[in-house]
Parts: sequence; C-alpha cells; structure tokens
Amino acid sequence: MDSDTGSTCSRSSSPDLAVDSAVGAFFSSKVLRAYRGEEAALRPDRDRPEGTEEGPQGAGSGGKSRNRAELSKDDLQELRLRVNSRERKRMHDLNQAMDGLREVMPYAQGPSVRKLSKISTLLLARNYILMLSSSLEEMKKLVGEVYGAGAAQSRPARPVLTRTAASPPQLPQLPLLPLAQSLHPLAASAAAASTSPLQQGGAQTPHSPPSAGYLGFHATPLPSLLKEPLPLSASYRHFPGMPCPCALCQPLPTSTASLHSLPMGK
DNA sequence: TAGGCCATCTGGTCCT
DNA sequence: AGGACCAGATGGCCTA
Repeated sequence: MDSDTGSTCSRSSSPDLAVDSAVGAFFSSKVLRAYRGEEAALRPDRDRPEGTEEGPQGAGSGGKSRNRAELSKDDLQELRLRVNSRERKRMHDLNQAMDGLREVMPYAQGPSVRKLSKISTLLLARNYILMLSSSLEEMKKLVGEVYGAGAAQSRPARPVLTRTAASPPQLPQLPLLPLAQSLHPLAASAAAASTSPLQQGGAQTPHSPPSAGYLGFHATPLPSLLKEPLPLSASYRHFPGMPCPCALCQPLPTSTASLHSLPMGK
C-alpha cells in the first residue's frame, strides 16, 4: 500500500485541491474541464502523479496489442498501478468538487473548524438549495404583491399568496406571507428594506454565500440538520435553527421538484 | 477503545 | 481494449 501517495492529500482539505479560490466557483474550472472532456488537452501527461508508476510505456502505446493473459507479472503490476492511479485521480477530483461545494456552503470555515464530512456536505447542500429555492419563491410572491398592490386596492381583502397553476392542487391556500416573513429573513428584508439582514450581515459579494447568521442558522449547522434530509413528500418536519423547511414556507417549487428528475448521468 | 471518516486498492460492469 | 464508474474491503487517523 501507499505505493505513490507521496504528494496526495489525505485527510484534511488538500492545499492543491483548492484550485479556484473564486468564491463563486462552485466547482473548479479544472474539474469542469475534466468532465467536459477537455482535460486531455489541458494536461497531456495526466496520470503521472509521483513518477513511481506509469513507466515509459504509457496507456495506449507499446504493448497495447498484447493479450492480457500474455502479460508478464511485471506488466500486470504496471497495469494495476496505472488503474490505481486513475482511480486515485478520480477520487481526488471528486474530493476537489466536494471542497468546492464546501466553499459555498453557509458553514463556518477556517483552520480551527473541523471540515464538513462528505455526507454532511451533501445533506447540507441539499437543504441549502431547498431553502434558497423557498426564499426565492417567497421573494417572488412578495415582489408580485408589492407591484400588484395598487391594482388590487379596490378589491376586498383576501389571501394574497395564490398558487400558480403549476402548484400542487392539494395544498391549501394559506396566508403565507406573514409566516414567511417571520421565518425567512429574505422575505422580511424586502418588506423592511431599511433593516435588511443583508446590511446587518455585512456586505455580500455577488457570488459569496450568505452568512450563516443571515441564513438563520448557527455558524455550525445543528446535527439534526445534517442527519435529516428534507423530506420530499407532502409531510414535513422542522429543523431546529433552519429556516422553516415545511411545505408552507417551502411549497416545493417546480424548480426544485424538477431537480429530482434531472438525469444525473450513468 | 469503539466508532466515524477517510484514502486507497481491487475487481466487476458499462461505455466509447 | 481502455477508461470511467462503482462498490466492497482494508487499514490509518482522530475523537469522544
């Protein structure tokens, strides 16, 4: 074991994995290029990490035509090393993408903070996306209400947040706005722009993730948030410290619902 | 010391 | 045939 793990990063965040320090770069451009098939041009001598393997006979050259059964023990060993190296690189790319995901997560980051585990990162990311989608929906409704208020003044008061045709018909038509304003700082901030949480939380760069406080949960996500993924069904649960994930404030917008049907490849 | 998390190796399967 | 992807196995490191 450890045939060539000299410069590979194990454990904590690898220094050379944080390729893209740009906060908005969800995945590094390197990874994206790799998965768009551009890496061959980007890195001609790929899979030669530490020089202990990948001898002079690269993949596709030399003994390519030989049957695998005819390979000598050394050739098999070399083949095995090449495969191992590729697999290692693949996992490193995966970890790099995971680091990119961690960078944009509303989670306290720093040398003194333990890195999010992979499973925690994925769970938190999912909840984060759902929460942002929920906030966006509420924001849209709020904007619609603000700009449509003048036209609706002559009409009798009624719940203003009506569902669109695409919404699930079984969901009750509830006055969500007050509840949403109490639960979502984003929605509340639009109503009271003078005391916007964005201003309270400091300047936000265009692509930087919102601060944890702005998002409404603690600097370190509660364990329950990480352990419990948001249910996709009609039933819901509340996460302590998490901006309400329930169906009231999170009407499962079609944008997120469609995410689950996206082809994930292979 | 047990358990969690991780990196790595390895063999199988599928795709190009 | 070679590479990508996947999952199981294994062993190391760290923390409670």
